[in-house]
Amino acid sequence: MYNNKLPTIKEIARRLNVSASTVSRALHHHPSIGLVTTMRVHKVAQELGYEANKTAIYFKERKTYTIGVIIPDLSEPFFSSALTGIEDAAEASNYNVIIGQSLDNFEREKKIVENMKNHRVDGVLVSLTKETSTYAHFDSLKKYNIPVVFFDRVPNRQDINYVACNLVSGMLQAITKLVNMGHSRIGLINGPAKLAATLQRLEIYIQCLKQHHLPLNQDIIVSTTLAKADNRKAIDQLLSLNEPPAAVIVFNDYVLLDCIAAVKAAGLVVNKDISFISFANLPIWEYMESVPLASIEQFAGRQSSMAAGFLLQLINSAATPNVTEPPFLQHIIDSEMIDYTIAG
Amino acid sequence: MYNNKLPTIKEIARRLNVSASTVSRALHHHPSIGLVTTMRVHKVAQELGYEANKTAIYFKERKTYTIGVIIPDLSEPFFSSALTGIEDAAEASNYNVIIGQSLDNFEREKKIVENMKNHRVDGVLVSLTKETSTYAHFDSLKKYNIPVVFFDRVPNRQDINYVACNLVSGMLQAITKLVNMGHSRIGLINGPAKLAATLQRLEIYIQCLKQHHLPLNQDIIVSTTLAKADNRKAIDQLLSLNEPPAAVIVFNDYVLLDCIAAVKAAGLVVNKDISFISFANLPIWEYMESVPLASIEQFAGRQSSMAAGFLLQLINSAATPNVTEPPFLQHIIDSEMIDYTIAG
DNA sequence: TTGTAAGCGTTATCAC
DNA sequence: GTGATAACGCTTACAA
Repeated sequence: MYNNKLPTIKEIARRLNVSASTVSRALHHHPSIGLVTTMRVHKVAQELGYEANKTAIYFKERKTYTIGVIIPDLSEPFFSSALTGIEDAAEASNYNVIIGQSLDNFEREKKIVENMKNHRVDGVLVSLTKETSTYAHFDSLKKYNIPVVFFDRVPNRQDINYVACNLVSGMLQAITKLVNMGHSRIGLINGPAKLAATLQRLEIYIQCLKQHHLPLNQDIIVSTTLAKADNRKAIDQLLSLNEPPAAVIVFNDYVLLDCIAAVKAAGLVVNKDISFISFANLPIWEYMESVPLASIEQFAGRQSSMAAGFLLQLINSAATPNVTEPPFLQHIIDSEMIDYTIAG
Repeated sequence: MYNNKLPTIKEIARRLNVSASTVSRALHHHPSIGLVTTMRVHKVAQELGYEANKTAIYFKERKTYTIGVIIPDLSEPFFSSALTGIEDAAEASNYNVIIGQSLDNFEREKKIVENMKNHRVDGVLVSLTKETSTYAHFDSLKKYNIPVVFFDRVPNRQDINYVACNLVSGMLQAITKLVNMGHSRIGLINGPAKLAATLQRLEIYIQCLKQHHLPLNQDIIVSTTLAKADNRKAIDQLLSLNEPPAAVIVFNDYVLLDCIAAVKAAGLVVNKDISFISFANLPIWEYMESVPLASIEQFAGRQSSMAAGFLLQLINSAATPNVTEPPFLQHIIDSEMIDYTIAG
């Protein structure tokens, strides 16, 4: 019943009274092997249902054809789409994907990195935890020549590889729209300071206000850790101002969902009493009534598959070390994006 | 720069003028190794930053400590939650998870199975494609002693292991509620015939109608392939009847989203002109206005982590073949579920 | 207490 | 054309 003995090259060799190397070569259609032998080998292989044990080959090659993906949370559509993108790219190159969910927990992130190192993945793609502010655990991968590419939630540093979005033009369009509608008091609900995206949003926000000759008011700039309760606190803080902002730029669509709930709870009406612009472009807006004026797509799938492509490139360039070409860092800032207007 | 030479057991042995086996044993705190030697080994290991190459160990053990998960589409929250559940269960047992998205494409499913076989995963969890109606590709895993557990989208057969939901009580509650509200004309939008869930829903539907002494009308039972356009067609068909059903049981929340859109497009109002009951309990209902009267949770995470636990059990029982205990099949029908009422 | 050797499945190198 | 051998990194009888 327990037919534990899978056919191996040796077994085929034994049956045909040839050597294992001959079988190996025959199976690969090596030109130096005679046609008859090759055919006989293939015949027996067929009969036995032989299939090469890739784990042996990978072990020998010191490769696993596996990339590790570390993301905060798969139940966020953004990350599951990202994973889809990665899987597509990986599959096209015959790579496997193993996943680790950090659940926005730094210790878990560290543990996952450790595990992936143990499994000797060929490379790692990371979208950081909200909590992550040190990167030693990733540096440890260097020793193993395991390249790392960050995407979307990237650290605020330059000595790393990352893929992120350029949100400038989209945000400028969105703010222009608000201004044209007569709004001048435009607030910002930003994310945690550790994320590069947070600084980025603030910078663009300031830049856009400047272009429209609008004043910069610190009282309508708040931030959230992205936790649900904190999102509520952030929007409530704005709503409780003597003069609440007429429009708010929100860190992302998930934060916005909570903002909308808070607005409703306060008896106000979205797009009448207050308007929003957000980032992510969730597929569900299409089915909802209270929607942002614009939700700026960050192309989870596109971003992540670019990151995956880049990672695979790094893996291959590490495999064939070219002395003339030093290991390079690259920051891909994807600037093609759409300002997907939903309502307004 | 390319420090390809990672520390190995041999290297440590060389430095200490001991044998590799001594090092191996010392690292595992084997009692037969002297305390001094053990300490010296650990010291050098530490200095070199030695970490065991698990791929070598796994290769030797003929295990990969990896389970493969094949699901239709990660962007469906149901499946991403399922994956989360699986990952949790796997991680607790120090297993890795590699994923494959079939994208509801039979050929892809076959290819993924092939790939997982090549990677010698220790077991496979599957939620089937809409298209899948033959199972030979899974049978091929038997030869490699790779156990398979189906979950949620399980084949309509008994000679397999699976984990699925028992929806009877939830659906009965839901229908009772509709009846109590005065509805007697309750329709059904069912899924593709290949899925066990489809048959299941039909059976329960009939059973519930019977319990309430309601007539069974074929004209208000329609089905969809689950494709968006087809969902629309199904609901439109019901709406265009002379006497449309007052309430409809819908295959799942994704189908329902499209139904709701169609209802609105027809100028009708959900929960006034027509009501719905559905399966899945999407997290987004909380943020929406047009919602089902009840959305019956199928516990993606729970179902899938049960499946994962079961699979791990199978893996372990295969590893220690107990002749007295034949390889067993099991059908886990999870009957604990909630009828999560959202509106009404 | 430690060393030797064989083995996991495959391929590359060298020899005949 | 084909075979023997070594090697990938590690574990484990069996010897000493």
